[in-house]
Amino acid sequence: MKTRTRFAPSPTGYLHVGAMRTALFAWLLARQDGGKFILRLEDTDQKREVSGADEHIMKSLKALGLQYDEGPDADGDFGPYRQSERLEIYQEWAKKLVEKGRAYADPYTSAEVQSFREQAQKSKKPFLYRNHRPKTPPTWDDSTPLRLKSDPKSYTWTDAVMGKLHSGPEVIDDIILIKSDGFPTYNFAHIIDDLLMECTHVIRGQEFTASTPNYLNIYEALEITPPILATVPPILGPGGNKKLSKRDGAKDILEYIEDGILPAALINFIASLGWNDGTEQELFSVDELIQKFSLDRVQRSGAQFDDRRLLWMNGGHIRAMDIDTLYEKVAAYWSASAATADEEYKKQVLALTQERLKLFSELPMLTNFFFEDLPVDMTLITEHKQLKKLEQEELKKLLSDAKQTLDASDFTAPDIQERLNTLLETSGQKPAVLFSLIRIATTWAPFSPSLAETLEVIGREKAMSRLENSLNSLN
RNA sequence: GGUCCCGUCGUCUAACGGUUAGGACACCAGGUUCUCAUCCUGGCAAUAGGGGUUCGAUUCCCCUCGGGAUCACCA
Repeated sequence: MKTRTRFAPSPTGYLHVGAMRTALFAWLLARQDGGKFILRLEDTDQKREVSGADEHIMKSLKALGLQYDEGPDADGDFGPYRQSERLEIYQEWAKKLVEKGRAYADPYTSAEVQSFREQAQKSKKPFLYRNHRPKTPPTWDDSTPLRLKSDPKSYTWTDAVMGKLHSGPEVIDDIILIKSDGFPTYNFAHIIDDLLMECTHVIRGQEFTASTPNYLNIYEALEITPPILATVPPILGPGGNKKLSKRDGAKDILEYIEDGILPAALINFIASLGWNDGTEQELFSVDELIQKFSLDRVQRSGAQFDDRRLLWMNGGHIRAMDIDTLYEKVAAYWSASAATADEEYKKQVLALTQERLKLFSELPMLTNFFFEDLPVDMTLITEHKQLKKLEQEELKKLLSDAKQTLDASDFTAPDIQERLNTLLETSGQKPAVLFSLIRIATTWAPFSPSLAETLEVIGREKAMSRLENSLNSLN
């Protein structure tokens, strides 16, 4: 049987890295054997639902390239893929449990249940609803919650990531299956949906391990076999002692992409946060991940999110790209002054910038001097560790010599380099002085690619006029 | 507090019970005729603690400590 995995978020906010990781792992698994990846929206809590969150999540998955084969806005024979549109289905399955005597209507008000809970707390005992299970429950009529009539027992089960897990009967309780508003709880709905949608794996965060024994109890009551269960540890914030939250920078996935993190890099990074293939490879393409990923090599403990590592990976992925692909990806990031530049010129600039580009949003800062004359900034000279030692007159002399030398060049990088090397000898200057001076005088940027290549791309006309201008500024 | 899970450099991690405990990020130093970056070389840096079992423990067991999860008509 082919793998069928699902990502089942509740539309209560944007997609963050923690959720993205469970989606990614599920997606990788499905892609491994040509199975299906399903998006199911778990919108059973009307109070918490945020409007537009569903669209945002779908947009995020698409931006990442984690395409789902079935979902609210995709094909699929197992729909609808929004739980709010499946209410009758849950009712139907709930009725089966009632008929079997494995579910009953909860006769208490929430205030009454709350007082049971407080009693238990006062006597320092864990609260179990089943200790208050009514002898003769009323007929379930949709106005009261429906509870599981649980069968308390010990469980040992195997989690695809965590390994063997145990629990005792004390954690089994009569949990709510259908709320009094007619909506199912997550606890019930996900089991029914996974069954009907024929999901082979359930991948989710560790917040669900504690309730897994109760789910096992439901599976038994339903007389169905649970799918493969996999618990993924949380992604931790800086400090490493709490789950990454909005406060410490759990950004919207789309924000990373807008900043110019490549989806492939983000995927590589998130996958590596808690998974490795046992070799020393760090950079993986998406295809390699599909090929190599396995749940049994997923880490059992939480991992801190370190965006320096993400940045490094992004640089790695950028450098591995061919120039035409990179050119397409950065299209939206050029500085305004690049708008009128032609494609060939921009590609040349990009080729020189590729190895120092770590984040697309830095592209303007890295390349603006190729497209516009930057204002003269004398501090680049007066604070330069070599140049600041020279007199104004010496600088002018050097610069005008350089201008003459360059004027004779055909402005190809090798020729420029050769002529500047000659000037180096005749002037008796160190490269650190001569090259720095020319570089600054032709760019007025704090840093740039190497001199000869930069000059070639900038071209004779612009280079000469900037040199002239800089020479005048030295007075 | 009860229950469950986890614990290797600052961070992400590797290591059939036998390795000088490896790699990567970050950081520091040097090199690549100039800045920034890339690349290369070197450096710093870890098995939470204590008991066992064993010829031998990062690895298996127990205790302690630390961290996390959960105890909802939220998912």
